[in-house]
Amino acid sequence: MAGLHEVAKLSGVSKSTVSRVINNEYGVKASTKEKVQKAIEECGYVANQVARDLKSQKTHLIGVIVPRMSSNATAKGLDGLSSIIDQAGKHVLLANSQQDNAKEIEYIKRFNQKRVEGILLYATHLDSALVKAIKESNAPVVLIGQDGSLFNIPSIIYDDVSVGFSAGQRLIEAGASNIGFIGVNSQDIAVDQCRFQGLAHFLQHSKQIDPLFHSRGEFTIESGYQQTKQLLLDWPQLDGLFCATDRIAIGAMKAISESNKVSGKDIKVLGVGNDELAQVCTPSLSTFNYAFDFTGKKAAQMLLDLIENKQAVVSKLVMSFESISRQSC
Amino acid sequence: MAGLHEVAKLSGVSKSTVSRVINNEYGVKASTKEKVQKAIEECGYVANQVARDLKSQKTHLIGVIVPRMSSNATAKGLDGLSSIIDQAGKHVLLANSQQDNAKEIEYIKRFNQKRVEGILLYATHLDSALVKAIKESNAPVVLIGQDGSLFNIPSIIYDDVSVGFSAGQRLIEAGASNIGFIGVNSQDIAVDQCRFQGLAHFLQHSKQIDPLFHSRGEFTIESGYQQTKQLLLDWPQLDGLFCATDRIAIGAMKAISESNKVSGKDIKVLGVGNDELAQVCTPSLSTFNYAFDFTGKKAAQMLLDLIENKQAVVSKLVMSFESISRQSC
DNA sequence: CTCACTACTGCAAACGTTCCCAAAGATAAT
DNA sequence: ATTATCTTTGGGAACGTTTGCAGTAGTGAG
Repeated sequence: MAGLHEVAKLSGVSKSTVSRVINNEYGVKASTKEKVQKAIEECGYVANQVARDLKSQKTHLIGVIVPRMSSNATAKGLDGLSSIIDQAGKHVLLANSQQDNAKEIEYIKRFNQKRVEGILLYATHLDSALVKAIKESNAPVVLIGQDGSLFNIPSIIYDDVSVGFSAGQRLIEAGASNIGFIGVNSQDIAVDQCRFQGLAHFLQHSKQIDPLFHSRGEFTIESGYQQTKQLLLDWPQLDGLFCATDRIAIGAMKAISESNKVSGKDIKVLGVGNDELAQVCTPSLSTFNYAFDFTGKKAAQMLLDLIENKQAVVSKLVMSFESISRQSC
Repeated sequence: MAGLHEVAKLSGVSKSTVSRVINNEYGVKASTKEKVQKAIEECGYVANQVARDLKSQKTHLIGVIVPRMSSNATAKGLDGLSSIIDQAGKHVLLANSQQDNAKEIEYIKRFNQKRVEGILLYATHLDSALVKAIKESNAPVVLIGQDGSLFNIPSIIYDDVSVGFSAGQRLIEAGASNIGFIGVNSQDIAVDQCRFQGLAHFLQHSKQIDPLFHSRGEFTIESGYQQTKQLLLDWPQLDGLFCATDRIAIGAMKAISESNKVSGKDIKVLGVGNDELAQVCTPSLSTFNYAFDFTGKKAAQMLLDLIENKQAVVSKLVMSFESISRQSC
């Protein structure tokens, strides 16, 4: 591929001058400029950003690690963050960890080799190896969805405990008294533990409520369906169900209707995330809305600030939520 | 950041030797190797991939341009393609064109500057400026979702004409005779034009059918709703509706039920894409399944082959589809 | 005609690697 | 001891840019 050198030879000037034309610095005679530009056209010169990056020690690259692409949280988050990153004249280097902790660590290392300027990490859980990798990263890291503030890692999280608390409130107010919770992996602090804790915390304060069931599965409709089927067998008096995600809740409602009960009447159901699915299913799902794309934007902005200042101004950002009432509760 | 040079100084050998240790080439005395490795640990050396890329003239970067992140087609496609690209030891450089042709062109150019090894382009429409940009790209381009074979651009597309044809067949068999079509932008050859053409083509062969309505909107539920409301006013005898996407179809069914007709009975409705929404809504939506993530994989594979061979082996790949029958038709 | 000044241009080093080539040291064969 | 062979190491060019510094031309003033 044609380089600065060939353009120089073709137009009969030095590389330096060509470089000046390209970056249109002043101090180049108009006639030379023209000559050079013609030569650039002629041999289809395309600047080599790799060489530039090396020379300038700046890659304009932001590494983004997501656990999976096809989920609301990440897809919308990506939409948001990419707009901010683009606006800042930088590029997104994307990696899919497939919820594998080892891969997350691997990518952080690769990103450092690529000399990214910062890393946005949608984490599913935070173990010591991951914390170590983040600490060792030369590029600043912003964590999304899990709280890393204990380890002094700048994080942007959802207010999961409050959501759980509010869920308890909504279920009780709707008349439920035997309440179950379907979570995911116990290593997922935010989605499983916090949401449950919030729920439990509220229920403890309303004395008359029986202890609740805590069941665990995957992030899928199918898993929600299976979990609920089992739950209905184990605990027939169930009349309120808080699901860690909307998908799980939709599976749950399917199981409920198959057992000849009706969601929203016999059993109040609540999800989290305000997935587009929630407004389309029947009965429509009451849930909590998280501003995923705004979160992506905020995270990107936070990272850019961090890159700029080299020091965290905000170290933890808690995003609020919005209760959405539909038919299921 | 520590470079090869510092490691060399610290361990008292030359840069060359350090380089050999890092790439563990043979011909390094065990004792030297150890010494160097200790020094690497000590000063936390991280290889600079930018310099390597420049030297080796290989970036291991694949540029991917999508019109939006949060849609089934792209999210699942990204999931698929990223797994293949990752497997090949390459990285995804992601750009969101927001369906803006100018941005697509801009990104192709930027990607060329970044010296990506290939580009995967989810295009919405193919105008001459875009074709020109693709032609001028030094990195091979594979087009996804639109047919560029006329311009000799390797493409991977869905069999949209056949889907339209099959839709006609299914609607007629279900007893419809006044059939409407809701598409999108007319510049979107694949989603709007081809699907409509297929439908029209089938209907022409079944003589007794009246001419059909062709209405146009956006890719959203809301737009499908609005279009259908209007369509029902303009053409009350409507009893079959083919929607270019599932989202549009879901909006359509909402409008239908609001006008006191029932989808699947009074009006047969068909979507395209087998969005997760389609199995969750009521009545559930009959549609066509496209293997989006497999398509992403295929596209990535095709691009990798192209990078390898420098010549297109397959220049056009048509993905088949699967009819999914549910309640709406 | 010389001097000083400005406007323009080229040389060469540097960014952090890799890798060819040659040098040096070690070992074995004559 | 000399030569040959093999192993291990270092020097330095190259990848394609940018940039400080120096050099050359041209111009106007004295």
